[in-house]
Amino acid sequence: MSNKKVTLQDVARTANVSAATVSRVANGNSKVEPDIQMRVLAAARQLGIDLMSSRKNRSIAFVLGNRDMLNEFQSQVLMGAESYCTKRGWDLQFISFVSDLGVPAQNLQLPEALTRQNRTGGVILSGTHSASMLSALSQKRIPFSVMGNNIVGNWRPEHYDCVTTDDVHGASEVTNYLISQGHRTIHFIGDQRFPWYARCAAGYRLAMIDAGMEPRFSDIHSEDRELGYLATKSLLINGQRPTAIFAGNDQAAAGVYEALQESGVRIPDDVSVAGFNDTIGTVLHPALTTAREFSKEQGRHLAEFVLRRIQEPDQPPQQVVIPTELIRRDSVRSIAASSRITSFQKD
Amino acid sequence: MSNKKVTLQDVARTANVSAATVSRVANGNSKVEPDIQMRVLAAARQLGIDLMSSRKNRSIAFVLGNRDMLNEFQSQVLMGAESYCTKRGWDLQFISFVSDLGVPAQNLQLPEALTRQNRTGGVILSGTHSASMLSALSQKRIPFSVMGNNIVGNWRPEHYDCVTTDDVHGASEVTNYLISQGHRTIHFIGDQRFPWYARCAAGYRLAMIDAGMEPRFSDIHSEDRELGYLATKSLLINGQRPTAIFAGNDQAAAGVYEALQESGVRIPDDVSVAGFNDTIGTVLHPALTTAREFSKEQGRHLAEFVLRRIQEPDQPPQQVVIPTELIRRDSVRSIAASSRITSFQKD
DNA sequence: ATCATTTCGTGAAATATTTCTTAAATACAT
DNA sequence: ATGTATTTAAGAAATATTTCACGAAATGAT
Repeated sequence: MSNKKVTLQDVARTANVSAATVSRVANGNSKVEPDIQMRVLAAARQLGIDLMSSRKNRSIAFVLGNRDMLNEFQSQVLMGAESYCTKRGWDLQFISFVSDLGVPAQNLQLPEALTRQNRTGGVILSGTHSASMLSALSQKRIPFSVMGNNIVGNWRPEHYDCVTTDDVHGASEVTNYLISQGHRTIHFIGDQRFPWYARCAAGYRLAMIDAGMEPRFSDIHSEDRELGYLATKSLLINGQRPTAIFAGNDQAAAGVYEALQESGVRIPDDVSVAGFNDTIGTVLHPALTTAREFSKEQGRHLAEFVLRRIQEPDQPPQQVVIPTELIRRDSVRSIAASSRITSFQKD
Repeated sequence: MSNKKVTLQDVARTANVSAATVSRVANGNSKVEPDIQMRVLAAARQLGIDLMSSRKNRSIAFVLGNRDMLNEFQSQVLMGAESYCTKRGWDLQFISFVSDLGVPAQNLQLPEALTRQNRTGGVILSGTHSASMLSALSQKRIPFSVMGNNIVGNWRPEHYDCVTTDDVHGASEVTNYLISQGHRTIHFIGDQRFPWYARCAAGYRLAMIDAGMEPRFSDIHSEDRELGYLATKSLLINGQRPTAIFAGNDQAAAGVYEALQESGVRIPDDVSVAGFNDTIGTVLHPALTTAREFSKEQGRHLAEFVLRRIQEPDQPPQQVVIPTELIRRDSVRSIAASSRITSFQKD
């Protein structure tokens, strides 16, 4: 190609700007007026040079929001993103970022790596972030993609490059499975102030109502293991005996197990339990029925989206919804045939 | 500071080399002869400029070796390293690297990010790596620090900047605890072809012999959960009934749980179980007695070591050994008094 | 309204990095 | 030994990036 001979200087001359400005455009520096950027890109096209190829800074940041560790799920997302980036010759920088989820966009202090002069070319938002984070990145015109499941606050997924697990549908699927196994009194455990539990609850509610049954929710405010433990204890203390408990994630299910086992309630003989996200299902005993999320796939998509956004800033935002897979294990028992001894023995 | 006015050009003049060479030294490019590098560094010192501060490429790579995911332990190491780097203004790039552990150094294909022109300033080796990997990095004079516990092959920790968990001592501690609880027949489960299991086994053996008891090892070749399951099954089938089982890590302990629970053996009533590395101890039921590793701390040290190596390449290598902490939970029962007779009979 | 102050985007100049070339050193074949 | 590739490291030159200073626009104070 004749690309070899075309320099940023040439582009600058053609576009009637300085070499500095061309460099800024090539590296995705957002402090360039859109019309000037356009002029530069047009000049580059005209000269048949791919600005991307001359750019030095080929790295994107994986920003894990508000977590003090990568759980198995996040770790797979990271691995998936890393693999995709590495194959395309991009580096993936890991950043852990803790923020006040309530703070408005203009007061949000972004990580230094995203704001400094020679910042990363793009960002992947994973973990829990506030809607302010999305606004802040948009305002600064930093290309990014976002994992849609854990965003707190008001936002419109269709405005962003967004990858989402279809947890609503997945939760319906889990609920329908419980129903198909003959369960009628099914309790959902989750703190609906958190969007991930809330969507799970929504899927559960839908399935229950569709089946003509009454959805029942816990009202404990906590998270994960502790939530599962407290909510289950509370059920038991109030003398409620559902035949099945659906916990909004596997960690919460572990808490449910703990409370049940502590009280001598057998799983699944006395109560069936289902979880969500398939992280620790095989470690628990009995092995937990849950819904698997395709986390590596999500990471791959996130990387794909942000790289596309960097290369083609003007394309409309893309979304993808990734389904879940119901994983049947030992924590759910069929009670449809509780009158029939045969199926009991099979179990 | 007067640093502001001193440029690489000035250093170049003083050191009698070209500006290009000074830039190469500043960025840790290894293709500079040591004596020239020395001259440049001396000149920089003389002019009172910190080459580090003018360097552009302030990123190091966290290379996770031969893992298809970050487990909780690795994830904490990563978080610890990230936190330290970010505070010092360095970026941390995440790379997953799978290699044939048997291949010699000269045939080892390093990740592109570590070998290209503008490569990362240093490397943290975490996960499982071969000794060849260490040699390859040394040969290419790439600064690095290494997590010492999972290196396969012959190597000398004292030649490298190395952070190690004192798993040998930790395993002794766990064993001594079991002994102190009255256990006499304690089986160790681990595949000693893997160095992490091997060191754990060594600590176990030491403690057993010190206490005048006979160490007993499993000879199943497998890993983690499957290893624990198979080795325990094999014990049960052979009619061996230890009063305690010590699994080389928590994942293996989960397999031990599975096999025992499947066979109706109660934990800890019939058999006590201990694990190692405290990753899933609270998820299991009963909660697992294990040894905690200070993984975040390890990550911090790894980052500290590699940054020091970058800044002061001529310092002697440093090592640190991080102790473990015995975590007593419900999976171990004292048989000192009540159950002594039973356990003797079983033996 | 007017003037000061700040913010922001740009180009020129300063600076750093990379490519390309060259020279020396090493390996290899005759 | 001699000549010919091959490899390596350094400098010169080409190229890219960043700093700095300036002016325009926006904001704030009076």
